[in-house]
Amino acid sequence: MDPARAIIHLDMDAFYASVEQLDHPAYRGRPVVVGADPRDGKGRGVVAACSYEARPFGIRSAMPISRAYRLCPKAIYVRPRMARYAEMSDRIFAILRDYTDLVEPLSIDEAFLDVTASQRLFGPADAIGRTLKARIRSELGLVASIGLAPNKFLAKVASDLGKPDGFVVVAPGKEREFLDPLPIFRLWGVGPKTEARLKRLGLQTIGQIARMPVETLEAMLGGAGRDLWELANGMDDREVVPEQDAKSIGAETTFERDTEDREEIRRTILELSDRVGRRLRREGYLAGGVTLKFRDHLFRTLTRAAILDHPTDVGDDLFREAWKLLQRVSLAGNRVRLLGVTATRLLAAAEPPGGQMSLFRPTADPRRRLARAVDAIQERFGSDAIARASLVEASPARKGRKSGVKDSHSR
DNA sequence: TCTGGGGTCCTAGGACCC
DNA sequence: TCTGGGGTCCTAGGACCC
Repeated sequence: MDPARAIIHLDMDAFYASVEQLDHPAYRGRPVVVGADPRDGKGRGVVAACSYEARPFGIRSAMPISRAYRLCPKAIYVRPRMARYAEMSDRIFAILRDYTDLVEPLSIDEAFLDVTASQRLFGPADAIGRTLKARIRSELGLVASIGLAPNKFLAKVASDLGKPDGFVVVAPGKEREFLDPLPIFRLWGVGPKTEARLKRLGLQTIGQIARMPVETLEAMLGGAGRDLWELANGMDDREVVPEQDAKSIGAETTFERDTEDREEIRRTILELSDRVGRRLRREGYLAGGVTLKFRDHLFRTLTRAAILDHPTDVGDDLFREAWKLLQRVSLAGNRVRLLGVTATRLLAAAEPPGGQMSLFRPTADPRRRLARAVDAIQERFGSDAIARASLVEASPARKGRKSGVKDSHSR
C-alpha cells in the first residue's frame, strides 16, 4: 500500500455573492442573489450564487430566478461580473500554488491540491490547510472551506460538510466511519436520477451501499456500480492532475422569448460562432468538429454534430457548418428556446495564439488573418469597437436589449 | 418551480471493415 | 439466401458537475 496521501479540496463559500459583498460594502449582511435579471419575477434563468443571508429564505443556487424573487423580492439582485470573479480566482490560485504545483482547478472557485510532498517544506497538511484559509481571508477578504483527506472524494465531501467557513479532516483509517451515515447523494456521480433509483431499492445511506456485494451494484448500474461501491468504501485513487487540455469549447444562449424568426436564429448562430472562434484563437485551438444545440419551447433538447473537412478557428467556418446542421433539425411547429454552438475535436493550433507572425504569413488563410486583426482591435479598444455589419444592422427589436449575447459575456 | 451557461463522461446503436 | 464475430468510429442523448 502507498503511504497515505494528503489531498486538500478547497471551495470558496458563496463565491460570486461574496465578491459582490466585498466590492459593495452596502451589500454586506444582506441577502445577495447573483444571476439572471428577475424582471419582477418574470425573468428566465437561474441563481448563479447567493449569499448566506439569502438562504434562510429558501434561495439556493441553480434555482429559477423567478422563484428566488418570489421567495425574497427584497434581496439584492445583481448580474454576474465574470471578469471580476476570474481576477479574484487568479489571486486565490496564486496563493494555492505557493504550497504545491499539484493544484487541479475544478472550476473558477474550487480546486484539489496534493500536499503530500509539500509537508517536508511547509509542515503537516492540516497546518497548510489552515494557512491557505487564513491567507485567503486576510489577503483577499474571502472565506474558503477546506476538506483534508487521503483522497479526492473524501476531501471533497469533507469540505462540503464543513460549509461555510469549514475545515474538516478525515484521518486515514476513519474513511468508513466518516462516510457511513451520509446520504447517498453525497457520492460523486449520484444525481437526482440515480438517487431516486437507489432509494427505490431501499438504499438511503452510503454505508448501506458500502456493505452491498459489489456484483449486485454492477448488475444494477453497470460499470458505474463498481465506481459507486468503491467511493462508498472510501476508495479513490485518482491523482491530482494540474493541467488538462480542453476537449470542447462552446457558447449557448437562451432567448428572452421563444422565437421562430429565421433571421434572429441566423444572427444568433453567427454571434455564437464568432464567440467560439474568438475563444479558440485566444486559447490556441483549432476545431475539428462542430455541434449545434437546439432546445425548443417544450424544453426538448436536440444536438447535431459534424466533422469539419479542415480544422478551423474562424467563426465564419463554424457558422457555415452550424447553419447546415440547423437544416437537419425539424423546426416544424417548434419555437426555439435555446441555441448553442460548440467546437469539438480540438487540436492545438500550430501557430502561437495571438502571435503577430500569423498576420504576415503569406500562406495564412485571409479569413484567419481578418479574424486575428479584429481580435487585436477588440483587445485594444473593446468589443464594441468593431463588429460585423450583419450584426450591427440587426433588427430594431434588439435595440435596448441589454443582455445581448455579446454583452452578457464581456461585461 | 419551470428550468443558465460552461463543461465532462458514459452508453446504445448503427455503419463499416476484416 | 442467409449469414459470424470482433473491432473501431461516429452520433445522439442523457446524467452529472459547478
